[in-house]
Amino acid sequence: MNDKDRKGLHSALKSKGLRPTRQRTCVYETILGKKDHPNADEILLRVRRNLPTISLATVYNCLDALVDCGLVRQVNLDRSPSRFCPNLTPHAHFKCNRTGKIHDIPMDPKVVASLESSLPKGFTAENFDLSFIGSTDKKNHS
Amino acid sequence: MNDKDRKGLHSALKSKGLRPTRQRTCVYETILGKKDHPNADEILLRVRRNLPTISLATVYNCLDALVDCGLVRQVNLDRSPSRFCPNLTPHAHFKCNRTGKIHDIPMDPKVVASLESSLPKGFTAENFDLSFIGSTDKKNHS
DNA sequence: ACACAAAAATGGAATTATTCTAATTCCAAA
DNA sequence: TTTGGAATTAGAATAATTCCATTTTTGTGT
Repeated sequence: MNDKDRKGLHSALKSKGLRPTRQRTCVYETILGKKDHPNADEILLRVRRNLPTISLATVYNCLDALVDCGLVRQVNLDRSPSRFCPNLTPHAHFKCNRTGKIHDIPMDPKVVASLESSLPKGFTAENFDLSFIGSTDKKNHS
Repeated sequence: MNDKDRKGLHSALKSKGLRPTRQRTCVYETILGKKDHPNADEILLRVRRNLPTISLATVYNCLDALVDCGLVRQVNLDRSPSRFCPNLTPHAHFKCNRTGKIHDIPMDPKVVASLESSLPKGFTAENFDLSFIGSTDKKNHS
């Protein structure tokens, strides 16, 4: 984890009155480290390479804290276990039903704007979630 | 339930090799009857007014069948229990965090097209899910 | 350094939506 | 009317997540 990320973590936690504990730092580091979309179990496995005794409950606590601070996004697709992703830019998700992989789909600000403006009067969105299900070309190894 | 809906149910089930049983018909009727977004428990309660002995497992089975046939949409917001909705037109969902209510948001075909065309080359979507979280005016009683 | 209080971590139990299973019942066709 | 597959049923099983009670850690003031 670089200095910028570490600073971001500390200040984001502080702004919510939370402390940068070893566990939180390590969970954050782990999520930053590999840009896939791991669920809590998978994160537990990865974090344990550095903190062999950390518990699943703590991983959940840390993830909650990170999501609350806006450092990490929680991705819920269908009814499958929550996945976590450090990509904070506006983006959608694409689940390939051939490979099962989740892909980040960057979103043009214009499309985002058209989405938000498609809301009827009286509705004000704080947030939105967009996901696609479909298939990807064989070529796509991203 | 009117004749058109009944016909639609029968043919949609038949096309998947399924039978229009009393339970399936009643679950479908119930979902059509009130255009909110009930979950399986709530649907069980409503269906039992007509079929007092139906079980929750059967409600789940029926819902599965209806979703498989494309007669009903399954709506997953966050990690809350699945909700079910008979609105088959392209639409998004809006969850008001003041009232907890779910609203259908009709979608302009142009916006839908712009969404689908925002996918990178190599990605082909069969389906998408769009949901908003935010708040509604006091006026909104829909 | 030291003690204290608050925050966080921990393991295991509890919860809850959903699925599975095995037994029964229903229904359509022969 | 028998028969076989499909559907229903109740209850057990599963799995993700949350809760709880206890212990550990951390930051602060002395």
